[in-house]
Formats: sequence, structure tokens, C-alpha cells
Amino acid sequence: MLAAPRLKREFFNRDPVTVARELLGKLLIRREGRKLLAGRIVELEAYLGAIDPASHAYIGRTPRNAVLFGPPGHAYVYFIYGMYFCTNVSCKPEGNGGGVLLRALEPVLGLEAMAEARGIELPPEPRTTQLRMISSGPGRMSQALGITRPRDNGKDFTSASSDLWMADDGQRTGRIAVTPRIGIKVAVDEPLRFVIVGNPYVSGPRIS
DNA sequence: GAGGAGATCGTCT
DNA sequence: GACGATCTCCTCT
Repeated sequence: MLAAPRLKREFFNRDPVTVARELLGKLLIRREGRKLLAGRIVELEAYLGAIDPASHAYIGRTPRNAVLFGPPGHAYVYFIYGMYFCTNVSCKPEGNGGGVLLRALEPVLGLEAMAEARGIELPPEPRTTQLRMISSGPGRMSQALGITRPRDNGKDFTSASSDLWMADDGQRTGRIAVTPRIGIKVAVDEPLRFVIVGNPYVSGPRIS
């Protein structure tokens, strides 16, 4: 596999918009025993913390969202709709609750294992329509990588000993589109969702 | 392809 | 006690 250095604390010590843009095309990797599960990040959303009514941090610090108020580069994992987990990474400014929601991955490594975690049967010659179901959405990608709140909330993405991290394999990103965020009821017009144009693994209707 | 309802529970009021 | 940064399944067209 191509060398892919782990992203460091410094990377996340920037505002959520910058971190979101820069994270497009990077890899999200999980180590499960001796197996690696990985996907390329193709969609994310920035949440601006105290000044952003759509952010979980807007109401102030609670036990649930505490990680967002901590140092950058840590995992904020929350449980939603009684069934799903969503994965974020904390950003600068520290203490202000900024973060980035990871929304979709293009599967790269461990396709079989990720499909199994999602309860999907992969045909022998995998077709994009099937692969798309693995991780095109925040709940789906979290399930594919086995990300849960009890297991991963508060985990340091930048620690060398972490079994969950992000990495840069040097692959260039194509054109980036910026759109309003999905699934929220306030600040619905803010252009804070970032996707790789034309990538089939982006959630929802495809953008071309 | 679009739209609606149900699933299911932690979190905050 | 209400609701949610979602997903799946079903119906109708």
C-alpha cells in the first residue's frame, strides 16, 4: 500500500471550513485486529460551534458534546434517531465547539468486512450501486467502520496508538462543490457541505 | 423517482 | 415527554 502518513494535530487546529475542505480526498482508516478498513472521504459538513445554530455545540457544553469543546483532532461520536451513530472531528477554535461531520466515504480497503458490517451482500464482481450502500451517508459509514459512541467518542485521531485515524496518501482531489448542509432545520442555507464533484459515493442525489 | 412512515433511544426540557 | 446532523422499506406514479 502507498505510504499514507497520519494527519497530525496541527491539521485539525484550523477552522472547521478549512479542515472540511482539506479533508476531502483523505483516508479514514480503522484497524480491526490485523485487518485494515479504509475509505476516501468524499463528503463532509462544517459545524461552527457557538455561532452556528445547527451545531450540537450551539447550546453550550453538555456531557454529550463535551468532546467538541476539547482539543482539535478528537472524535465526537453521537447517537441519533435511536439507531445510528455519526462521526465528527473536533477543530479549532478550541473551547468554541467547532467540528466537521464526516458524511461519506469511497470504500478503499476491507470492502468485504465493511459490507458485512452493513449487512450487504457483495456480488463477486462488485458494482458501484452495491458499493455505494456501504458508506454513502454518516450513519452508513460509521456502521461500516464499526464506529460507536461507547467505543470511539473522545478518541484522539492523531495519536499513534489510535485504531482510528486519518491519513494522506497523496491522491489529488478533483473539483469541489459547496452546498447547504443536509438534515438540519436551522441555518439551512449556509454553504457548509463539501463534496467531490462527480464522485458516485457522495450521499443523496449525485452532483455533476 | 418521489414521498411518507416507522424504527428506536439518548439527551435535554 | 418530545425530538433528532438517518436509513430502510413501502406505496404510488
